[in-house]
Amino acid sequence: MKQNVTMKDIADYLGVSKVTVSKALNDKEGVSDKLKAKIIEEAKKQGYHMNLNAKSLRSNCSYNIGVIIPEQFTNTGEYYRGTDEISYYMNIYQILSNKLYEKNFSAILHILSTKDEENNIIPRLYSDKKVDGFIVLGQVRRAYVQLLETLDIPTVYMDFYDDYLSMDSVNSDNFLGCHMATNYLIEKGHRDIAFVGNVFYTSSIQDRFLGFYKSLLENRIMLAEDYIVCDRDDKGRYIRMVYPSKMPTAFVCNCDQVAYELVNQLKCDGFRVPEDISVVGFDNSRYSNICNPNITTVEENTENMTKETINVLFKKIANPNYHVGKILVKGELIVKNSVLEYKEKDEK
Amino acid sequence: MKQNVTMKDIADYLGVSKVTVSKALNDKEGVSDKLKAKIIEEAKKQGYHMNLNAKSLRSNCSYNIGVIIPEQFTNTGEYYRGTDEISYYMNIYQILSNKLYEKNFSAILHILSTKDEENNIIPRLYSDKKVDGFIVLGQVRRAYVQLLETLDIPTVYMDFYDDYLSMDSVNSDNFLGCHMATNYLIEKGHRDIAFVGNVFYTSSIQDRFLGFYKSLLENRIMLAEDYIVCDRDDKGRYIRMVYPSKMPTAFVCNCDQVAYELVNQLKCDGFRVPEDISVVGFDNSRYSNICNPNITTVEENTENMTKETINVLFKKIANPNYHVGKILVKGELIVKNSVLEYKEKDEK
DNA sequence: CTGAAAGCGCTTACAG
DNA sequence: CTGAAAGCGCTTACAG
Repeated sequence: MKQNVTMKDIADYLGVSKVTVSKALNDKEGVSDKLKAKIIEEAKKQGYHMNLNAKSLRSNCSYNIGVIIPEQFTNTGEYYRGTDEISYYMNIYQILSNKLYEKNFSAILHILSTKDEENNIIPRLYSDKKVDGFIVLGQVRRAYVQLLETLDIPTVYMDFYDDYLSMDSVNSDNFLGCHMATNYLIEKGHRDIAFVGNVFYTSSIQDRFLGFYKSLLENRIMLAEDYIVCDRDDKGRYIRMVYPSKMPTAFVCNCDQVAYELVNQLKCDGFRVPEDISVVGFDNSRYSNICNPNITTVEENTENMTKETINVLFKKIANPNYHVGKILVKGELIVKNSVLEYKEKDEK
Repeated sequence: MKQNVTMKDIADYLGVSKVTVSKALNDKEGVSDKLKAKIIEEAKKQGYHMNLNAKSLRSNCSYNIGVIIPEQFTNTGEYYRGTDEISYYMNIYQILSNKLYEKNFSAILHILSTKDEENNIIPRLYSDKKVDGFIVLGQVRRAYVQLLETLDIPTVYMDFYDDYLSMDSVNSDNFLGCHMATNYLIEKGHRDIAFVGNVFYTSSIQDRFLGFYKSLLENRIMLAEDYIVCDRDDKGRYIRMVYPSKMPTAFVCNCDQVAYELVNQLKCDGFRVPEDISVVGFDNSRYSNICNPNITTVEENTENMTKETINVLFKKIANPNYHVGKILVKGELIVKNSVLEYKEKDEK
């Protein structure tokens, strides 16, 4: 096998021109199907690999996509909660990478340092023209989004949006997810349902809470003030949860980790889960599985989210004026063992 | 500012040829210092960015380095211990990325799926010629190393070696680190010192144990059989640690997380740390800080490790026949609060 | 110290 | 359906 097979080699071998080879290999018009097949076969036989630098130089396109993850999600500070956050993002990176691969693109990960984010430094991937587009994974500062949006390169945001900004984003539908989970509890006969989460902490928790609340409204259930149970302080550190004065029959938690903590707290305090009290979580993370009982939860559709993200990005690459705004991808309720049908108790 | 400034633009503007501009911007011989400075200044003024595709096409060099991390380190399975492992590797990736940046290179992360690893699939970065070298972070299967070593692209391994294979690797000196930690305990008067770790689990734990053992030998301290305390089963799941029949005055743990577990276990069993028993860990991970008392530990020198790795890789790129074998980078003892001077007890 | 010429491997009009 | 010509932006000999 020759060290570096080029189009010319294949062209010479088959007695055609390299233009024809180029057309065949790029699946363009202007070659007969028969010749095209012959060329593709010969290319494979000779172990031909397109020289992407030459292609890039000519077509002004790098066939790379930059994936930006803010540093804060990759670090393990003393108070960090998100041991799972980085794994979650790495998993998404891997899926994106594979999907881009199928389109003959490569993903390039750039971890955005907090310093660069604060000083509005754009990754050099941009000025080096090493990427044709950016995917931002997770929340970045508003000013940074505004800066990215001024660049002549398409950017799509995943798992983060800001309604005050003009940006294209793909998110899990937290509102709908929590709505589904709450509806499930109501179907099971529960009506005294509390929400667990600091609703001021992130927009994602807020959306989940509102989905929960909508479900109550639809079923004409009033929400008592102390039925919003706080789970963390303003710095995100978990705190002990305070039960409402009238104990609910079910809790909707803003994430599995908190559901896990709650179940343990309830058990310590003499409640049985799910016999006395039902609990649902969110995320379908490992916490829902290490918990006894396993927690019924909502799983976001990562497959569809990544597919949509790439979809939007390529549309933007093809047409810089293309905009979609916010795309919400529906998740799925995963029924495990932490919810029981509500039955009136004797003592009631 | 013009959309796409090229060398020709700068050459025309200054009335020189683009060859001269190329030489000046690449800091090559054949341009007077004065003209060179003028060219560099003008390039900056016009916002010139080298077209790396053109450069790559001509010089057959991509100015990218592929960083390979096996998937297993990025996943959070049910039994995974290493919540910190992925953060650790992401941190290294970020540092590598920054250091490569200074050399005008970019890092491209490739997460190697277990499937690809088992089927000996090489990342397409290689056949696409998108990278000039690989850095492998963490352990990969022996067959995969052998495959990588047959490729015409230099590879350096970090945080993993296999003495049976011919490979260039940069590792933390686990042996020396544990030797230092043990010596520290001996200096503090301890002589009844146990090691905590499954010495059959990884070569890294084994090396740490041997460093510990060497320290004992140097001080003519015999090692009782039950002074090797197992911390995990063969699948890596932590188990309850069994104390030796004669209680040691100090424990050397193979990592901070285990040290943290041990301290808690000792406290539950009525021992005070460090008043009754001293403990040292390894890694200087967050476990050493969330523990009360904070655990005296050994920190590897990530700065030097990444520097050496890039160093070796560039030497190999410059000269494909260059080999160094295994480089061990010395870590540092970080003294915290889990060790006290040993004093003979009254009851003894 | 400086520059004209050739060419890296590919694609894009355009002509047949 | 096929191909000769030009050119993407740069670097590498080589000549002056």
